[in-house]
Amino acid sequence: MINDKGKEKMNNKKNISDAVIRRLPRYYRYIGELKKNNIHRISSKELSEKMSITASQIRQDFSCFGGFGQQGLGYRVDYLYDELNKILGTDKGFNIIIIGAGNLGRALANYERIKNRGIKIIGVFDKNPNVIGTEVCGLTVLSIENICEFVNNNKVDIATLTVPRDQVKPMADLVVGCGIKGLWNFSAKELVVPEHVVVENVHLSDSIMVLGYKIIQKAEGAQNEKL
Amino acid sequence: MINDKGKEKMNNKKNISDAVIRRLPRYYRYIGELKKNNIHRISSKELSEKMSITASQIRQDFSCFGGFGQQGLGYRVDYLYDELNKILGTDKGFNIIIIGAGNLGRALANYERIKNRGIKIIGVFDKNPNVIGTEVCGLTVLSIENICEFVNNNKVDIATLTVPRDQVKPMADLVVGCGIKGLWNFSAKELVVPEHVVVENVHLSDSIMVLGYKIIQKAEGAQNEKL
DNA sequence: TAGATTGTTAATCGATTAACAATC
DNA sequence: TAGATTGTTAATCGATTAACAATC
Repeated sequence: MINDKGKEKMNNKKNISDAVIRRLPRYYRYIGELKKNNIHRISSKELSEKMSITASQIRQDFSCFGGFGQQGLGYRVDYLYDELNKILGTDKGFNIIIIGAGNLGRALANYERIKNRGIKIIGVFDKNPNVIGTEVCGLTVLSIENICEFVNNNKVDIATLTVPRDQVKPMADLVVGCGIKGLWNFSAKELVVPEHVVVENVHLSDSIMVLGYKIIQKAEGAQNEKL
Repeated sequence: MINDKGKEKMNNKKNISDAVIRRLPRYYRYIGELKKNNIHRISSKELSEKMSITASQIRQDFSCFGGFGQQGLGYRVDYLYDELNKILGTDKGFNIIIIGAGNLGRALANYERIKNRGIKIIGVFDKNPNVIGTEVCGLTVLSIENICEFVNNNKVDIATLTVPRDQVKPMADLVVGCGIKGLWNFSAKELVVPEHVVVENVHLSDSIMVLGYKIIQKAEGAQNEKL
């Protein structure tokens, strides 16, 4: 019945905030660890200590999906893990193509951790004739001219965009035009896409700048302490 | 005088929220574009339309650093760009080493966009004897055994961690022990570090899972609309 | 001067934390 | 049954938005 309650809420489209969504993979990782270590039960309090999140937030987060626990007993690790799997679609078997077989694109094609998440890389595309035809992780790099044909003949859920900055917009338009619903964008450029498309950005240069900023702040903080 | 006001606040350690900090590189990119396009002045209203942020938030964010504008006239692009440069430490000349010369480490070593941010990659390290001695982006891969020696002889601000999951904790401990103050962590594992060290995580597998989740949600949403 | 737009204060909104009744 | 811990409601905290006096 816990399950039905959860489904009911999900169908009600109760909007789950981005903050909660972004914590889900983290829960998934920690619960996966517990499972691997043969821990069968955990309370929100214990988990909160491991994860440095308040127990209240954990319960609040899980209750967005109907709640997975048992009063007095906490959460069953197996069940929680399965539910998180369902929520995150690890069982959906997402297929992904990579646009741009440069260093980053090739690194992602070989990234084992992604493959462990029910995600399959089924195609790699590039513009450069010198790169087309080479092999990346068991796949032959195809010309971007063949993308639409490929998408029509295969279930493709996500396109990873690892192309130079000036090509990201045309490439995004192209794959969205072919019917792809999810973009994993590695270029430092915001994309404008139709309402039915989801974009997830990984802005590496933004990330390193934030780190730089924080290092400076910490150094200045230490400096001020001395005074 | 605007400048002094800004400095005063920064020294007061007025805590700037993470939300604001993470918007800074984005401002920097947009203002950089304007500069490139020879636009000399911009109001918060105009910028808000370009960036899909409220004008109020833009003014609020900039005022954390003392405010960079002129009433009635808006912001001078050149000046704003320079100030963002200072805030983000682009002029600091950060040096970075890469621990783990696998696919991802090598891709980052070759990532041009990072180098345009005043960041210099000065060393690449690996454990694997087959990899040590090979060349990455003009640098010879060194053994991780030499890290501390290297850090003692060079100014190293940041260590990028692109090592297998089970090695990230020992590697982090090692470089922190050598005196490095910033970690750019690409492993899907949270790091516990001393108070004076800053960690910036790039959890690629978390990111793709969030994307997967959102694709499912959108599909279900569309489904429900039909009913 | 009149119009525009800032920096900042106040109001609102949303997310996190605390408290507790329900219940295993 | 008594103790533990959930799911949820209420309180707090922080971030975003609105409003406006200051001023270019």
